Amino acid sequence: MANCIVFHTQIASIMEVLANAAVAEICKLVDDDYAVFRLEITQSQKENRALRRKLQLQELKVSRERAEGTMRERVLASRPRSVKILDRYRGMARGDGHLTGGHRSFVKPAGHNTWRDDQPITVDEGSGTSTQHVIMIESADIEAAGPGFKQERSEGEEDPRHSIDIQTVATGGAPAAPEDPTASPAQPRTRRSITEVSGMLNAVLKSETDTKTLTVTQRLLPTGSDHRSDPERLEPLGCPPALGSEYLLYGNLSPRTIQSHRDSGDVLETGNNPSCSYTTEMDPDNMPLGLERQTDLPTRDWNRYSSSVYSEGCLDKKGEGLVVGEVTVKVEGDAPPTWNADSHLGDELSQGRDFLDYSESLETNTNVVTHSPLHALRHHDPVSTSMGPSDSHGHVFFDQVLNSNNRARAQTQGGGATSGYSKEKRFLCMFCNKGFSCSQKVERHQRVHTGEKPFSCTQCDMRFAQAGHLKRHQRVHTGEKPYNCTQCDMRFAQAGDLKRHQRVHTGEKPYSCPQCEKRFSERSYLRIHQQKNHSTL
DNA sequence: CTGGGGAGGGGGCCC
DNA sequence: CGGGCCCCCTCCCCA
Repeated sequence: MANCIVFHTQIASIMEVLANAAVAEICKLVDDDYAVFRLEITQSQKENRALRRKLQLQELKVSRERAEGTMRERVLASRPRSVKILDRYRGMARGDGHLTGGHRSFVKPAGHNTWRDDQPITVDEGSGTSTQHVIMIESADIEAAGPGFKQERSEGEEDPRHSIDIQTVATGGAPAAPEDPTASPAQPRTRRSITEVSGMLNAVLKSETDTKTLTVTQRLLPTGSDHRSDPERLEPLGCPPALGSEYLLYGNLSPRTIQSHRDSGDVLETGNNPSCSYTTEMDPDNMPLGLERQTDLPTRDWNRYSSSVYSEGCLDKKGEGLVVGEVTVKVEGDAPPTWNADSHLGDELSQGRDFLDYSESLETNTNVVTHSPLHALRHHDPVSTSMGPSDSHGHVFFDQVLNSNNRARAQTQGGGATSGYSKEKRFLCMFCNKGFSCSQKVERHQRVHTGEKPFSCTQCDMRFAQAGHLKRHQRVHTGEKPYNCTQCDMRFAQAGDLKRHQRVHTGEKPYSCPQCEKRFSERSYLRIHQQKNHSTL
């Protein structure tokens, strides 16, 4: 009996040893397979990234080519010796919005509410959502630009100076992007700097600032769940959190900007939080856009901007003006400035933006053509994601250019950027510094710069930056005309239409031509009359 | 030239 | 105080 017990004990010991050995073997196999699997995944991810980059760059190239075509058209349409900035959405419903404004946006893939780093980005060029920024600068301005400014047109890509190259830059390694001193390696950041420099911009820049550095730093909040099941229909997020409800701008901004924000706290966002960005540079020798992601992002999702091509430069062939629209601005000269927009994207929609940092930088860099900073900054797709306006990015410079000559906008904006900062209007537009009394207002306003149109019509492809505009637009489909003329049977969908119509009955013609005393019932008539008969704008 | 349709931007008010 | 909404003014386009 005792032997039997001993025997069983020995058997049990042997079994235990064998079991342990088997477990160890299994663990080893699992570890090995896991390692191999991880390696395969990593390789697949790399391949995917490479393919995505290739796709993006091809799309950028296509966009650029089309933009240049648009620029040529604008050259023909440009008016010399005039300064005019247009920001209009035109023609979508009529189907002629195709590239009229050169507005291209990267569209988030359908069915995704958040941008992921590894999501493909497509270029939406045919949506017709065209926000045009046209700058026609007087020849005197060009002359003042100095010898570095050459009049040229947009042939672009054959010219190495106009070629685009996007290359990877290590975190913080962008030459013109001051490294974030507190950026943590454990929180990888990607930088996108798509800059495009134009000769005319060069001129403008020289006239305003010799050296600017732009950085856009966005504090990133922890990834929240994307609670928007249908972002298309939802109102964008409103005001930022109270603590960060003001945009803190700092850096070597234009005098106006500095003054505007001198007492705004000057809190320098150090960008500790992870972010997603790209750094792109132009390398004429490497024209196929080689956008590489600089860091592998963690598993979080990023709400990416649609990298809408936002600025477009076109030089008047006659050298009398530069038309800057939405896509490209080119630079020619010995030492053209280079845009380097360092944007740290990846805000969390569910929590909004804390604040943004800006500084501007222009570095001298020959043979560099970059996209407008607004390019790089407009990453969010207003169409398909209905992002909160807090996702909008842009660049001060462009609006410095825009606002400096935008009389029309100055009228409607009550003095423009310089009128903004006050206790009552302490919410500043990050693009133009215009002040607003409410963060919601400034976010709404910033869609002017970003082109974001979160409100889409369910019955057509129209999209709007304001909810009220969508509501008003939907009367087109419903046929609702709530505004009735009391003196006839006319009905109108808009109150302004009724008001304008009633001048038919009253005979009121409040707009008179100063040259010929002719009177008109609408200001636009007067303007057209002046253009045709008095050669005034 | 006139009138209407429709959209963009912004201010104000109410909850 | 923020969000939503309404309204106004303005502009462009077209018939």
